[in-house]
Amino acid sequence: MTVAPHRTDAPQAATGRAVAPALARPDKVATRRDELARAALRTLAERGYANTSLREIAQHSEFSHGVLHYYFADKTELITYCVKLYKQRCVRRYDDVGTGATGPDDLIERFLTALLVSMREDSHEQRLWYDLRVQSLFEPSFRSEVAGIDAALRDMVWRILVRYGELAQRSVVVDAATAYALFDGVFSHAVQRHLAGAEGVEEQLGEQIRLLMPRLLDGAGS
Amino acid sequence: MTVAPHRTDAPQAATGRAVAPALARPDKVATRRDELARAALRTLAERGYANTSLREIAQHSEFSHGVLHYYFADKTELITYCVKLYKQRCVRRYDDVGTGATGPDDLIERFLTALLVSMREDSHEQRLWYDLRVQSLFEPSFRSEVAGIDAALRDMVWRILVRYGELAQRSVVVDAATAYALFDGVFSHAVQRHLAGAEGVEEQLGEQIRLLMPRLLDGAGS
DNA sequence: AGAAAGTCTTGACGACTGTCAAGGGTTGCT
DNA sequence: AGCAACCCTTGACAGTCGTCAAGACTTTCT
Repeated sequence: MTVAPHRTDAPQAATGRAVAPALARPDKVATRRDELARAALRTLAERGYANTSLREIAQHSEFSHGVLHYYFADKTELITYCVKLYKQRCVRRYDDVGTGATGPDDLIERFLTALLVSMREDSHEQRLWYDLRVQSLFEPSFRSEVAGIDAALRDMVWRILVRYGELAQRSVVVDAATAYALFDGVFSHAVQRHLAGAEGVEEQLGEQIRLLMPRLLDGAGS
Repeated sequence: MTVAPHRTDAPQAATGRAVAPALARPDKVATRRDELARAALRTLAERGYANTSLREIAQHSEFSHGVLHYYFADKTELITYCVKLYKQRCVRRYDDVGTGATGPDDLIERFLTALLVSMREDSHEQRLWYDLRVQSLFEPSFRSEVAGIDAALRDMVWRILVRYGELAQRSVVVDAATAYALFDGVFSHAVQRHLAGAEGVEEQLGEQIRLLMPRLLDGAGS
């Protein structure tokens, strides 16, 4: 008969002890939440949002289904937390694409390598991201979180493209939103083909990226 | 005690009468199926695939929920039929974009107008299409139908782009898949912003299309 | 050691899902 | 008219869903 730490208002910082009702180890709570969210992420990536139940998420963890309502108020909060957790990872892979590049062509190859790794290793997470992004068009629950990830991805693309322009000593002719939309279209279609088991997807994506990037800079392409 | 026309193997052509078991009016059956599928389409476009039940679909029609299993074997067949029905409409709007254009710039404006009409009037159908396309990444049920629509959209984009190249007397430098991915990315992001209630979406999409199209042709852009 | 708080499991609830059988109207044919 | 096929409704089924209460086990504190 205790109060579950559903609403962990500030579990990781500040006051240090038990600001939320009945909260002994805020760090442990955060750890558990991450653990459960990771199990949820696995399940969602495998089955999709429409086919994932809380019991199934619990089966992918080492706990029973009841514990989910101990750490999360409801399903929406769990999935929202999942999306936040996903957000932290997905952008990080592209952090050093721009910083370590020696020239424009090298940057393209580094960018492409990162994209290919994402496609190879995280294709299931990718389709989950596409899934949740579409879900946010129907229910406003995740809308703000999805918008946050979208903005982060847009900024990531924008940083890389600006750096590419610097290295090529040419100016970028599209804005951040347009660049993100273009790369998102190309990459998501590649992921789609990859998941369908198509052949030559990586080479095709490489050609597309190598063709697209110079054309986003001022002057004649290629 | 009759056999429902679930498996209408060839209801609309050929033998003319009762090739499927107990099938008196194949045209009427097709009409009803279309009617129910349209109700399903409305419901799906409004609520999304994950939140749409057969009972809710029936409520958007003038029949009760049982009739759905009289005309469709199961939910999957109904939704598959929906997707087919959607396919027929969505591409048709762009049929005369290329044929009636007087010059490259005119073609761009005609293409853009069609895109804006789709976004304004069919934004809910658009998000449904994005929804079902992602669903097909998780369950193989609709996969072939979705692939068919994807191919139709790709060809539509390709026809317009080739015609644009002809009018501009320059050659296209991307293949059909790449062109479709680029336009799909730009347009889907525009629909996303439109559904979020953003301002200036139409102008932004216009700038994006006008900037993108010349850069898909050979030679210096803009 | 005993009390209290934290953590997790179990089992149940009401609601909802897809599916289907039974039956009542309705229509068309002979 | 009478029969049979067709069309549709109703109501139920087994299952699953999110949610939550009750309690058992564990840990921490005094």
